[in-house]
Amino acid sequence: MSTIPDIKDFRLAYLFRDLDRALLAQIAARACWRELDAGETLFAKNDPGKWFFLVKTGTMKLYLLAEEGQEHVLELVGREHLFAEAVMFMGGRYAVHAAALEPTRLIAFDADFFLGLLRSNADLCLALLADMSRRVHSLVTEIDRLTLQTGEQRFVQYLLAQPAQKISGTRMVRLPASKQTIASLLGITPETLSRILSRLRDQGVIQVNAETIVVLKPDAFTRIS
Amino acid sequence: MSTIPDIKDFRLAYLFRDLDRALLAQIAARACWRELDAGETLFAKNDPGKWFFLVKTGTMKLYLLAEEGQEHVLELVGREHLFAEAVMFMGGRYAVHAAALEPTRLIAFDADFFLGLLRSNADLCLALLADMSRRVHSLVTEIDRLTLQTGEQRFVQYLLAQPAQKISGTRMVRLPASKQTIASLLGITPETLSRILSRLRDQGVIQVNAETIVVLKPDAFTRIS
DNA sequence: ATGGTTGTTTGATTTAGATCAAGGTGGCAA
DNA sequence: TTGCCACCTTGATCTAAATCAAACAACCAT
Repeated sequence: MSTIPDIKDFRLAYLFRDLDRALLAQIAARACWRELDAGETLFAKNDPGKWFFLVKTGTMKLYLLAEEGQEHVLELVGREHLFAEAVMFMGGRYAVHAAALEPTRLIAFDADFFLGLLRSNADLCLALLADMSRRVHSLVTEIDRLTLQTGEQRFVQYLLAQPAQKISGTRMVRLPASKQTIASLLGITPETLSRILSRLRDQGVIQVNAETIVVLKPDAFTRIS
Repeated sequence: MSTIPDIKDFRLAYLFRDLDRALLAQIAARACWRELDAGETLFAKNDPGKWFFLVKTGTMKLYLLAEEGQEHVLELVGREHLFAEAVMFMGGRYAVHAAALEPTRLIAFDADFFLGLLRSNADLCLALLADMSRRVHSLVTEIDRLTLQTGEQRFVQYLLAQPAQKISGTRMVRLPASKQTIASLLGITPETLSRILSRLRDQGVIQVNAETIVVLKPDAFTRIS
């Protein structure tokens, strides 16, 4: 799998829409595939690096570590999403740790080359600025969640924000990671998440089956948050 | 004070360094002064707006409100710092509330005009991208702080991050806002902050005198965090 | 199958911090 | 001076969630 990625593998990602084929071809020529096993680390915080990435299959976990080694998950990155774009402006060092949660295929883009493109392509710059603005905005609301809401409220909001399959007034959600990981993302312990789940189950608003959760009363649910 | 701001009033701000005089003059021609009384609101979250701002004197408070009306301060913006640049990419709506903590003078920049400049000026784009990266990075560490540390640790880190006057091994810090505001910024209640302060005072590591705090043992202090 | 490893649940206990409540303190205006 | 108001402090109580501990389930590799 050391072939050069094809344009159609990444042209639909937000950042690359509206770019012309010639430019996409240039980008493709400097990009390469990267495969990770489940649990494999891609980079650590402060590692020097000159790539940013697009997830094609699988899920990446971005996280920080406290001194005592406990990790806090900041973000789960799924299919067709970019991560680590900021490495281009952070002096070539990653600001977080990144590891695969399952077997994962990525496209790696050359940061220096891309930075050069930015210099001569205003549309690309604006697309990236819009991308960063979205990220800033989501981080701000994340901070808000962490300070103003209880663990249960945060879980409910998280669940409602997840993509769901809708069946006759109910929503079926597939958790994109283990419950410990979700707990870390929500800033709570696995035990607390487990208790939140059983409380909501007892109240009859959700059904839990391994990583699949059915929201029986989305409206009652919305009221909690 | 409805005169056009002079280039020298803003040329030192991070974003504007390295820009040539002609460009700065164009920017100045579309900018204007804005004055706020203590406590005055500049904009509310979701307000449509087409300006972003530079603080020349005073302090701005950026915050969010929960349904019950309680506010959470996200950031205090002091002299020579920009805020609300993201309005250019957020569809012309502000993502937070902004109010002055004291009498404050701002320079307001025209977002649409600036967006136009970005389209034709790669250096400006890159400067703004670097600015946004810094912001993303500080938000990420902020999230980290909120989830992995106690209120006391957060306060200590905050205090050490503040600009200080150093006198014979001690640091003197002037809090940039009332203690309730600082408490909100740290994600704790005013009562808890008050208790943290008296605890540290009893331990003999700080001296508190109204909004002035002297860190007597910066090294012992660093160990707490 | 068997054991080992990892993730999940449940219960008992502890704790940081919120909440409720009551006094201080200081600045400012009449 | 007096009173008012906003801010800060201190104390008592309450609570969400962490921690500690143990059992349990699921999955994999030998």
